[in-house]
Amino acid sequence: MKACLNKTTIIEMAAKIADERGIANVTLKVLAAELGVKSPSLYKHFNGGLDELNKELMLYGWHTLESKITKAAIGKAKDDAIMAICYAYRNFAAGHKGLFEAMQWYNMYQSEEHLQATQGMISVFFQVLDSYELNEEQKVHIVRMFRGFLQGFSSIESHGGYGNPLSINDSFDFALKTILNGIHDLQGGMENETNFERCQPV
Amino acid sequence: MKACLNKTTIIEMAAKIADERGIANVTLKVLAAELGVKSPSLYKHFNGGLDELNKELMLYGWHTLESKITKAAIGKAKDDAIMAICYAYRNFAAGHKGLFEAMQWYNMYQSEEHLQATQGMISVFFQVLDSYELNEEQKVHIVRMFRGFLQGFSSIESHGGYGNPLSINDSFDFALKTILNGIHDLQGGMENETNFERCQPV
DNA sequence: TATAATAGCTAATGTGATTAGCTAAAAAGA
DNA sequence: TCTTTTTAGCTAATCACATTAGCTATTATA
Repeated sequence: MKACLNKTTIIEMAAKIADERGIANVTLKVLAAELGVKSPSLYKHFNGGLDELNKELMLYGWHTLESKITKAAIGKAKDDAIMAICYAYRNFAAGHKGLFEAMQWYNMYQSEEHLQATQGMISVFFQVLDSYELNEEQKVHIVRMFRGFLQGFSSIESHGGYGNPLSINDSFDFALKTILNGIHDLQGGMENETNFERCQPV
Repeated sequence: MKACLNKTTIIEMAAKIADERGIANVTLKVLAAELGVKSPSLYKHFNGGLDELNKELMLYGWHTLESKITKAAIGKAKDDAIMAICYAYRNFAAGHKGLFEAMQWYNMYQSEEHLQATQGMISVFFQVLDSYELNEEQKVHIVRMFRGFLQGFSSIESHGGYGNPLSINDSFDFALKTILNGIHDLQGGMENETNFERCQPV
């Protein structure tokens, strides 16, 4: 066979198209053309068609992000580690607008797979938070807070939603430091024991 | 004419469909059927077809949210007002999953109109922040922080992205209080003058 | 009342996803 | 090596939905 395609090649091309030409161009037609193939051929690799492809693209994005975040946290601790993780997240979103958008397509795919996809990122957060004096419940709250903030902020920024001339970078930095300040206020004054069992998803 | 449709009726039906049957069902076909009309008829009201309709739906959503938020803040000040606004936002997102999702479709529509759509919400935030001892620059940062957090948190929650059994409500409350704590740390220690001119978008 | 505007309709077109069924290359087994 | 099976690609056909063109009857207006 000529093209020698496989899932990985196809997904990587889909990610490239999403980032370079916008997510609206992630169609079987464009994708096939870009790969030098006719669109029905893609069904040999993705039985579920476009839906399955989008799902795989989402998973690919989360896995990529996870690895960026993991690397960013290496050799850092506490606030430094948190800052590094958050910047890695935001940089990823800014550098992969299309892919990042594909990653938000939870709705189409039953949450189970998505929960697993985000698991890696969540684990990194937990590892860093383990060095704070926080109970398990607080850690879950904090991870949820960061997930929310990072996704929303990056998404708005990506879409040009922050119209003010004030530096977005400064805002991001300010927000992270404000949140970290808020977290510091929790420390010390809290008992660290809880009967709450940490579960994988957050 | 029989149906007596107009933009408002159509948009309201689109919002209803989005919320009840998911945003994927906001198609001219479904919408027309729901309105007792054939799909080409909708072009008499939306020259720009589905694209224009989606844009109007987005604007409708932001205007609705703005009014909810405005009402929520009435008679409240400082942290109470912020909390009320944030809860109003989250409740809106939870009660209008489809519409809320339509509101995020920045990308398709040039940002100008979207910037204006979010303006109302932003103004409410600023009004509340005016009673804090913060300079204009800090206020912009803070509004951006809340916008990011609210959008991300609500979006993840809506899509079932928080898989942990721990109460999401508690997490939301925790996050708001943590952020507010962080903001309190800023107060007093900051000079309030700046040459920064507040611009409408944030 | 006569005219113009318009909201609806049907029929036709276009684009992209998907399915069915064919074919030749590659792989596997004798 | 030769035969058989698998499979990745293809073409042709179908389907779904958006969109366009052009018709018609109702409403509004002079």
